[in-house]
Amino acid sequence: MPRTPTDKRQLILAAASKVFDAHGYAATTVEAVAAEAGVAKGSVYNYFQSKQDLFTSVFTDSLAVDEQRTLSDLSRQSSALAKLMLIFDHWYERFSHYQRLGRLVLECWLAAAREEGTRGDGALTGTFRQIYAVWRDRLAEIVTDGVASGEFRTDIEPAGAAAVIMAAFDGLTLQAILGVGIVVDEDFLARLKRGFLMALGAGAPRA
Amino acid sequence: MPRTPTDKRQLILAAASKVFDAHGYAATTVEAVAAEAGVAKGSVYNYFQSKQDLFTSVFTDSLAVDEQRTLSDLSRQSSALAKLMLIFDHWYERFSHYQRLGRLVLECWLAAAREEGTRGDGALTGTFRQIYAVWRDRLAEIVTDGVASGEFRTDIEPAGAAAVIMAAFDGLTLQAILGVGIVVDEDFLARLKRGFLMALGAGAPRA
Amino acid sequence: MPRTPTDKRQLILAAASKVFDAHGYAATTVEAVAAEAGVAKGSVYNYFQSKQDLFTSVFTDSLAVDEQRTLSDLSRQSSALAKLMLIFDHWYERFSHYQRLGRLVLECWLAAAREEGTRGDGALTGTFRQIYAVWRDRLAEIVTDGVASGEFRTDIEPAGAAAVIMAAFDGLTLQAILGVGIVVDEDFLARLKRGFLMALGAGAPRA
Amino acid sequence: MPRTPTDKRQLILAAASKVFDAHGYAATTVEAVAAEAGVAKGSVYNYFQSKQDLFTSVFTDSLAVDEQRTLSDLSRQSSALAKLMLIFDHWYERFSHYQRLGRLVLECWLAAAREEGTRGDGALTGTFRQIYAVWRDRLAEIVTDGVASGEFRTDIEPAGAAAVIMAAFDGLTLQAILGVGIVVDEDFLARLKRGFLMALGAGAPRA
DNA sequence: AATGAATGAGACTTCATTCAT
DNA sequence: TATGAATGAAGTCTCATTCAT
Repeated sequence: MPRTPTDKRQLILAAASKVFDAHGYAATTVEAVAAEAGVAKGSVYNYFQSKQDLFTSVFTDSLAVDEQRTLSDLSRQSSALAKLMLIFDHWYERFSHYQRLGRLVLECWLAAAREEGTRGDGALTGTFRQIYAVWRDRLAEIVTDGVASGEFRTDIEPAGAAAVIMAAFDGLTLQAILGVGIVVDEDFLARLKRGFLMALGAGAPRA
Repeated sequence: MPRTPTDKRQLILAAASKVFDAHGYAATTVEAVAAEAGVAKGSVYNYFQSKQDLFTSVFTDSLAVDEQRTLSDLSRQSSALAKLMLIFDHWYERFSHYQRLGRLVLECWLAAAREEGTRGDGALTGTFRQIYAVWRDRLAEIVTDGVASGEFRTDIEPAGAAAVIMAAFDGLTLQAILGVGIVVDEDFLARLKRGFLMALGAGAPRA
Repeated sequence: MPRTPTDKRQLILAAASKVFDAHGYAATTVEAVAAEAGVAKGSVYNYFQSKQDLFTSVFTDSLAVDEQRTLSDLSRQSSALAKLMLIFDHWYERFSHYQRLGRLVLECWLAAAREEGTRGDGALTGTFRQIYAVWRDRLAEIVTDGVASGEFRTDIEPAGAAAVIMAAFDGLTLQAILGVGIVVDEDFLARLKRGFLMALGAGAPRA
Repeated sequence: MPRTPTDKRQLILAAASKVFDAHGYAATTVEAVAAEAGVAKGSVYNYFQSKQDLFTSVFTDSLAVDEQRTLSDLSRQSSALAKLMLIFDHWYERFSHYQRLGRLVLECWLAAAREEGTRGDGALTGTFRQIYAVWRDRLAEIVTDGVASGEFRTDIEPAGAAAVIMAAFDGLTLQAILGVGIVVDEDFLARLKRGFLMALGAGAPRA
């Protein structure tokens, strides 16, 4: 029962995701990924140009997955407050996802943080920066709208508020990955929402 | 004019900090560190047992530096609100410090996140977890005091609040390291304080 | 025309035997072995886990070679005297073999003599001790039989006699290796047999 | 209480003998020898030119110690048989001595067996060959005298007999070093003497 | 004479990548 | 397309030796 090329590629990607996550980029050998995928070492190079390419592909192939869903959900909301809460909900789901990806996300951030890696990872850097920028701008826009509509305080600085919201989520994810965090459940999510709404001068949410 | 052993050790540590930061753990060669320090490769091994030991020492030798200062400053404050603001101020200084350490902090977080690295880094993991726990508990205690004294809202959950505050700082540091963040200056710090105080139900601070 | 894995392994083993013999364990580099075998340095590690493993394998792969032949030959002899003479003949052949292995045998003895080498050579130690024990016991048994059948003197102590016979052969081998020995030819072998038979009280052999 | 230069040299030699014996030439570091002697690493080089020189000196400084005593003892014996027995006795003492030196003797033999060591050890080779030759010739001369005087068989080949006697002692030493030998005590010595005398056609000795 | 920090050549070993089958 | 043996550059670490104090 031969697999299609796409199947084989996905098979290797899944194995790579698992092994990179477990051991990190440097400590992961192509041989180990091949073994996990059940293919020969050389076969990996039939689908990916290099180890770095394989690593990058683990992300670039899955990054924009829920992007579209989030956007369409956002378009159905009218108030800035509702949009903001929706983003909190989506981050909550993403948080669980990141908890699984765990160390691999850190590893990726690390690679992205380095201007010139040993091997060209400029694409990864660019990708991450773009994602950050898009979401920050989206959040800032929502905050701006909320200020304009009177939902939020007038002395709010939208870009700063957006940065803090994203920072809180990143930091919470980091704590979870490091195993030093608190339990992030729906109760915590509710309190988190309430806290940020109060900081924005919007009082407590109904949800 | 020979240097004292301590001088030489510090010299190598400074060089290691710089090179590890610039290239990451895996991509950093002991040779490069030695060259940066202006010593021979073998000399590094006169002061550190291994590359991993050198990496770990970069942190363990400087970790508890401002710890004591922060504690003594805290003891001079009476109100929970004043203590919280002091911690924000110290984090602000620490933030600048982390910006310098830059990618090295990320690298260290990454190493700490992996239970069993290729080489024993259990000490690093333990150190980081302990630091996190200490600061989180300290923050939680302050929040608890503030709630008891009526400075903060009564429906605040101290541990969660402490986690979010630390998460915000970690996330902002991360954004700065990744180069995707906003400018973190004293104005931003003031707005950040105000936001968290409002979330805590304490209104705007005078500082 | 690619070689089979077995061919390549044997090729490396032969080269290792030669180079280890010529320069000794410590002074032999894996690079030199690879060069002698006409393969790349890394290829050696496709067949052997380490330098020590390679060294050990030089012996363990060839140790029990003529073991079986000697045993089957022995089983065809009936008298203790005939069996003893057969062992002398086999030792004579083995002596030539050891002359070729030369210094490598010494090196191996040395490694075996050290309980805990820098790298684990317990296997080698055990192997050598076992070989010694097996042959000594076999010889002692033959002597015992000879005493019982009246072929040898009744005041012979079998274990001691066996030890001396083996010691003589080891010592002669050593002299040959060191280049301080006499010529060991068939005439010498005949005289050696006669001497030991007289010591055992058996008079001169017919062979 | 400062030591004289000779004292210090002997101190280092004793330490070297101990450490070389315990770990072998390659695995012994000059640092370890210095530590055992209680001096600084650099001090070793004030008394010995190199590690190899130190190793060689361990032997050359103590080789001819009992040489003179044995010779004077021999001169007091008149019969070949008595001289031969005396040599057995001296070998017996030397055997105990070699048991202590243990692996170091093997190590030395090994170095001597190599024509061109990494560093010049030709002196050692020559020394060992000379010692062997001297003793073999001495033994052969005794055997020749015994044959001439009618003490031994007339069909004995002196050089061969001498070689076998020395081989037996070397082999027994080797077995002891490897830990595979029998107990070599005075009873065994007596049986060994008797065996060789019978082989030489001289019957059993009175001692 | 004594010290021990500094040196740097060189060892073993790993592993990403290639390529003949 | 799949394979895995072969490759060799590069890394970490050791340690004999030197030399300034």
